[in-house]
Formats: sequence, structure tokens, C-alpha cells
Amino acid sequence: MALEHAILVSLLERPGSGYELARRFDRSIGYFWTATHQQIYRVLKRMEADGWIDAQDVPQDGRPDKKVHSVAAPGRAALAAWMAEPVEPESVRHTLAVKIRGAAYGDPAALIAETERHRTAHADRLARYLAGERRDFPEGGEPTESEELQHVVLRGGIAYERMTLEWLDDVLATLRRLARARTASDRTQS
Amino acid sequence: MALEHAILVSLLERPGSGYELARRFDRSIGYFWTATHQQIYRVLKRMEADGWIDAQDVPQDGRPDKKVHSVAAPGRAALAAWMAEPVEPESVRHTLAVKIRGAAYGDPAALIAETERHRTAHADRLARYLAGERRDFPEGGEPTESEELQHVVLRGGIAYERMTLEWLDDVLATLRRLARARTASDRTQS
DNA sequence: CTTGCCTATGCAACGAGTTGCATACCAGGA
DNA sequence: TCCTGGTATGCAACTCGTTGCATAGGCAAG
Repeated sequence: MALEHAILVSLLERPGSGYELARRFDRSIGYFWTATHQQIYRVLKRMEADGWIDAQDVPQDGRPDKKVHSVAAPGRAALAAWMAEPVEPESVRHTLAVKIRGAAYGDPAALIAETERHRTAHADRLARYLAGERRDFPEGGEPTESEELQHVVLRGGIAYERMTLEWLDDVLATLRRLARARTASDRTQS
Repeated sequence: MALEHAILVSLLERPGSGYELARRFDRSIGYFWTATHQQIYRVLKRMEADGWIDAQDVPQDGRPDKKVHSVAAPGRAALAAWMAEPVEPESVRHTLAVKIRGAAYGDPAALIAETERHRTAHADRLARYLAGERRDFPEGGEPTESEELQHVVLRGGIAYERMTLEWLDDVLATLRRLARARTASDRTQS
């Protein structure tokens, strides 16, 4: 279970509340993991019960109190143990690809808009990643070890989004070609 | 839920038993979805109960009987309905990246072997994909519409594996650099 | 002063995927 | 004859992730 460990890493990088963690999952952690706040609070509760993390109530003014968590020794040990055991690459799951294969039994042209939507979403993600890279890893900086590791993970996200954009262009070209071919054969028949 | 629809697409491409579907998930369907045989049988049962697919007992000699499924009209309709509604891109989940970020709080050198394992696994997958491409989509062939769509999905898998291999090389270079830096500062301290 | 929005935490039900196990038929080799 | 391995189907328990909902305080705009 990697969510626990992603949270441990994030709390090691900087202690924080469930709410703050949820926002990190929209930024730097989002480069490699996603989770809703509900999931985060549930896991935090379990980790606190297991003694992996500590909790400290922090009153705030102008906003509700928060519970700031930090990693305890057993949590560090659990992370180290998990780091040592091998993990398998994620299994492939690509919903849009299911639709593309299914388009043969529907209308390829109907998938174009959907594919363009995905293209926009990935272009946005790439733009956010690149902005994050410029902000957090400027040229000529002297990165710490942790920052070097964060950067190489981000480079992975950037490479993924670039690759995906190129592929989606390939998909769009293919769908448009097939749509033209269908229109042509329609005209032939009528 | 895309597993049902992936199975519908596969059964449209060619009717088959649960066992045969499971093997397809190791080949062409594996380019975009994974599932165990347990999952497949469970979903087939539900789809049969819902009238999405038909089942026919086929006796075989030299091996156990099998239940061959094919898509019924309601199944085709369900697939068409699902194709028409938008889906979101998958959420990011990358276990190895969690470990990379965690390496700052452990030993970066200890991750090298694991990363190399992943590199080998992805290189193997790429080789299988390329072999599948040569076999199923030879140069100069005249692909049908369905084959064109299958091919563009496979090209996505190939692009993903190539990108991943390049990134893993980047990761390995980074880990080795950090490992050397740690060794050097160890020598300085001692 | 009400309405919307942000901060902050959480429960409950459900759905999808994983893991372990079970059954049964048949073939081929030790 | 027994053991291994491939074909073929399936149940049960569990974990993880998703979705909907609930509560509560504070701020700013209309």
C-alpha cells in the first residue's frame, strides 16, 4: 500500500495536517500519487493508531484548528522496511484506449471530441508541471539531495505528459483518417 | 467501470470463454487493461445475468468443456452508451516514484537494484509490444478499421515503454550521482 | 444577514481490484 | 501410479479507492 508511504514521505519532507496533505496531493505529490481528503484522513487515523505518526492540535485564528502530524520512529521504520522490499510496476489501465478499440463498433468520429478533451487536460497538466519545474528547480540552482530526487520524479511526469500529447495527436490523426474513409464510402454507396 | 467494456470490445472482436479472455489480457488487451481470471469470471457472470452477453457450452475433447460468450444486443447498447459519455484520464499512481522520493530518508544506492529490475521489466514489455507489432501490423499491409485502431493503441503502449526506459535511465544516473556524493562526503568525514 | 466560499475533519456505503483457495478434467513423464 | 502442469471455472475475504454526505468556524460580498 503506497498511499501510507507517500504520506510518510510527505510528512518527512514537512509535517502537516490532513488538509495540507490533500493540497500537496494537488501539487508536488500529485506528480506521482493521487488521493482524496477522505482517503487521507482515514489513513492518517490508522497510522496514528499504529503509532507511525504523532498528532498535535494547533489552534489558529481566523480559521478552524488543525491537527498537525509528524512521523514517529515506528513510521520511519515502516517506511524503511517498505523501501527495502521489491514492488511491481503498476498494471496498465487506460480507459481511453478501451474506447479507441471500441470505436470500431461505433463511430470513430464520435471519439474525436473526447480525445481532444483529454489532449487539453494533458496539455494543462504539462503546463503545470513545467511551471512547477521552473519555480522549484531553477537553472543554476544548487539542489539538495531531496530536491534532486523530487526533480527526477517531476521529469518523469513531464516526460509522461509529453509522450501522451504526441500519442493523442497520433490518435486524432487516425480517428480523422477513419472518419474520412467512412464518409467517402458512404458517398459511394448513396 | 471499464473492465466490462474492455471485455465487451474483446468479445465483439471475437467471442470466447473466460479462460481465453484471461489469455487475451496477457496479449493484445494487455496493452491497455489488466485483469485476473477471477475478476473476469465474476464480471462475465454479472453481464450474463444482465443479458449483456450470451453463453454457449462447448464440449471439447482432450480438455474440459468451455463456456463461450458472445455479445448480445443489450451489451452492444451498453457499450455504445458508455462510449458516448465522457471519461476522465486515469489518476496518477506510481509506486516507484514514491520510493524515489523516499530515498532521501534512506539510502539512494539501495534503490539502484530495484530500479534496474523495473528497467528490465519495461524492456521486456517493450520487446513483446514490438514483436506483437511486427506480427500483427506488418509494413505494407492493408489494415482494417479495427486493426488501425488496435495499432494506434499499441503504438501508445510502445511510446509509453520507450519513455519509461529513458526516464529510468535518468533515475539511475541520478541515484548513482547521489550515491557517489554520499560516499565522497563519508570519506571527508572519516 | 444571508449566501457563497474557503478552511478543516470526518463517517458510511459502495465498487473495483487483489489474494488465497477449491474443484475438476486430461495429458505426459518418472 | 503418482506427480506435475495446462485447461477451465469459480467462491470468499480482504484492501483500496470513490462518492455522497455531514459538521463547523470564519470571511467577504451583495
